[in-house]
Amino acid sequence: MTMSEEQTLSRAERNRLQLRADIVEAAFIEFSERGYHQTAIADIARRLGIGHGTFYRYFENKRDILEHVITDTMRKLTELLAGENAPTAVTNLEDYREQCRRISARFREFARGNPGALRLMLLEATSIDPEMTQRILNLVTMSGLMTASYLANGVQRGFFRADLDTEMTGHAIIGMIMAGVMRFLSQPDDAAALERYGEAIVSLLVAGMAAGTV
Amino acid sequence: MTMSEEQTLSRAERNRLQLRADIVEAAFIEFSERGYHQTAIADIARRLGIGHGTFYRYFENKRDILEHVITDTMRKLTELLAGENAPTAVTNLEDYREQCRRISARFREFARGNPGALRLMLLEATSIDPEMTQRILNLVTMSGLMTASYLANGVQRGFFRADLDTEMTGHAIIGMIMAGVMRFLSQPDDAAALERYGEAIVSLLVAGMAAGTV
Amino acid sequence: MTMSEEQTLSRAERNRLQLRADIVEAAFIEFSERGYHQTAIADIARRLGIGHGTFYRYFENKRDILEHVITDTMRKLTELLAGENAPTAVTNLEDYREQCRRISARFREFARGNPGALRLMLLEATSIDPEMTQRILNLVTMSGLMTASYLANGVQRGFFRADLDTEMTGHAIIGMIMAGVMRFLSQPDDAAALERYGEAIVSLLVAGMAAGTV
Amino acid sequence: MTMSEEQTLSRAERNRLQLRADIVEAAFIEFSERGYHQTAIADIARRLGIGHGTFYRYFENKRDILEHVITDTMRKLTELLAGENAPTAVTNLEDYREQCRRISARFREFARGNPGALRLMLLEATSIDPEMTQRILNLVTMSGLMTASYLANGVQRGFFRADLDTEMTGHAIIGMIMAGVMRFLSQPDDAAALERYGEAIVSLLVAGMAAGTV
DNA sequence: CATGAATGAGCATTCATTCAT
DNA sequence: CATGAATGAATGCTCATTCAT
Repeated sequence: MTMSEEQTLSRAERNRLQLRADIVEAAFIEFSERGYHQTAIADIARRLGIGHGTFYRYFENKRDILEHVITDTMRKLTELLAGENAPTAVTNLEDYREQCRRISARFREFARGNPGALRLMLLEATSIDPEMTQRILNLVTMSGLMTASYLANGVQRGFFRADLDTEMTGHAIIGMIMAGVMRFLSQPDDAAALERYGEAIVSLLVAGMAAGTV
Repeated sequence: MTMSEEQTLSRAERNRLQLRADIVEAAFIEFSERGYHQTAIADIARRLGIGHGTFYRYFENKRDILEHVITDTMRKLTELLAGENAPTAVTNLEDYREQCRRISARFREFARGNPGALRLMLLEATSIDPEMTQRILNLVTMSGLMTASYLANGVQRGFFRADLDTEMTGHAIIGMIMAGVMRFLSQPDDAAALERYGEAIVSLLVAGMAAGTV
Repeated sequence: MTMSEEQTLSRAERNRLQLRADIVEAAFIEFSERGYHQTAIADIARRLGIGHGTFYRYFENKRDILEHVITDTMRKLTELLAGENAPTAVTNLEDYREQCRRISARFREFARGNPGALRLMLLEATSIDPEMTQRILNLVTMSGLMTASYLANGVQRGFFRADLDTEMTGHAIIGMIMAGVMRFLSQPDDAAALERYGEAIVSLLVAGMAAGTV
Repeated sequence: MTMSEEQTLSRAERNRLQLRADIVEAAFIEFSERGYHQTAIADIARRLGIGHGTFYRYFENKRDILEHVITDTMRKLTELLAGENAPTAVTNLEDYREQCRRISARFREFARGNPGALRLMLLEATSIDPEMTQRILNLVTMSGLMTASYLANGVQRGFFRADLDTEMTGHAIIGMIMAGVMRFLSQPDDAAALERYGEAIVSLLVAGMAAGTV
């Protein structure tokens, strides 16, 4: 079924979809490297070797392509956050620590491979217009809540303090990650420092949330 | 006549300084509300009821006023961070917790009074141009290092774990604060949530860094 | 297909070249009539009935179009100066006089047909910026040297005084021509006076340079 | 009487007249060095160390000061032309040659001392606005006519050809002078070339206009 | 469907001129 | 009378968007 579905796309159709994806990709690169306001539609088109009129056959306007670029990038990011382990996959503190480490490593790997994505979301997209700003803030909030669910699992399982404010701590964890991203954007090549940063966070979290401490 | 330096400023001089300050203020409001790129010099002038040519009597160009606005805002922010208690003023964990609470409260108060400043620095200034982005990233780094000095004090005094990575944890704390700022910018009126957020951070920190835990 | 190069130009291409030429033409008219500084890009565009943004598709900026207008006009002028007879085509005084008369007539004809060109070069372009001023002065110098080569021929052939300072006299002749241009620009319709002026110059030259007089 | 007349000017009055003259002088320098359009009223004021508002107490507007500067400079120039010898002071060809040489030397001296005046009149003033252009063209014409009167004297005295077109030749002489001025403006330091140029003109004129030649 | 030529809204900046002090 | 602060008309230039080919 999935096979035949792909088959039904004519060559022209596939080309069309491909170009559309290429435009999103090119726009992503331009936006993350030069910034949204500094990027002209012509820059995106030139990068692809297409006429800039063609752009408008695929996207309504500049804001529209931004929308798609951001949505695309958000998807990558949320896959990153969501993908790993289910919140409930961990049953004790040591496993949690390991899970944190895996997530931390994964983040660092993502950062190395997608510096533009992080730059775009954290630095660029925050100031394009009020609506986009709101989307970013919402993403941050959602990420905090999702993180909180991991913590809630720990409380329920008893390896985190019963009085842990899971929601707020979840938001705090997102903050720590954001600071890590900023460090990475400042010094993209200092992998060691980044790993050390991850370790420090994990230590702080494990010690700070473990049951049996105040 | 020798009484005070202020006395020696002629009325014209005072007007001039006042207008200059007013322009910075107006630009600050416009930049933080609409964003740098969306703000025209004419917007700033109109807000003050002055001709837009007048603007250029006080500032070189649009980038120049941005520089002043940002520097001004950075000063406010660093005063906020630096002002409170000296890093070495605290000698035990309970005092540290209290110091954190005071700083937290102070931050929340500042946020209430200067929402624009936070919005400008964290959301807007990150994407105006590469140089400004770098300044913001530097500020974040500096803030982390300054925070780290508080932690180093705790380690030295023995109320924080000897193996605490003070530098990295300092950066993490700045991250938590940034997340708090974002929460505030999302929901400026939910003071209770913000206070709860502060409490959660403080608890995490105290438990996570205290000596005698791993 | 190999027939002619012109055939290979698509219609769009031809339109493009045509518009480009039209812009140079319109700018030429505006610059020569109102002056460079008094001419706005919008004036040029309006004259052609095109949007002023269109202008910038064909020329970098205002200085760029000036460059093209001037170069174009210089070409016309140098063709005028160079075209006639070779310097060495004349072998005796009477022929020289005839050559002078032909050149004089040709100049007058050119002036009638291109008053703007003369106005632009002699009055307008001298004061646009230092670089352009220099170009005009250089053109004058070059013209003098070229004229001198005609005189050198006469000296060599023996129909001009052996002690004639050909170079300096060449410059002087250019000066007389410039004065003629100015007279023309003052009184464009007095063709008779201009012809009389040409006669007077020729008489002065022939008598003043002929061999056998001091 | 002249003494008392000066005496009747109060000190304030004299200061006023002096400043007025200073402004004309400063404007002259700026206009001739940078050009009219490139000169701001503030430049003129700054050069004098006065407020630029003060300028408007002495002159109506920018065009007005130009008027005065040009008039002033024209006066200098016409004094130069007129001052030397009366047209009728010369009675034979050799004296005429000497008169020409004196005038030529005087011109070169003036050029050395007043390069700005020549630049202003010949290059700058020709393109400020139609009215000013006309004034320059008129000056050229007048100068030609004045020169013609010298020639008419020679014809009358019999040492110039009876058929000399004095008027047109007068204009031609002005043209030769203008070319000399341009050479000077191109190469202000080559005094020898300029003298040689003067000699060449004089030779051409004497031989070209003398009675007893064709 | 792709193209790029055309367009004009929009904005930063300059500077002659006015006028309150 | 001198001053310089204030003003806004004027203009060069950019770029998102449209549309004829």
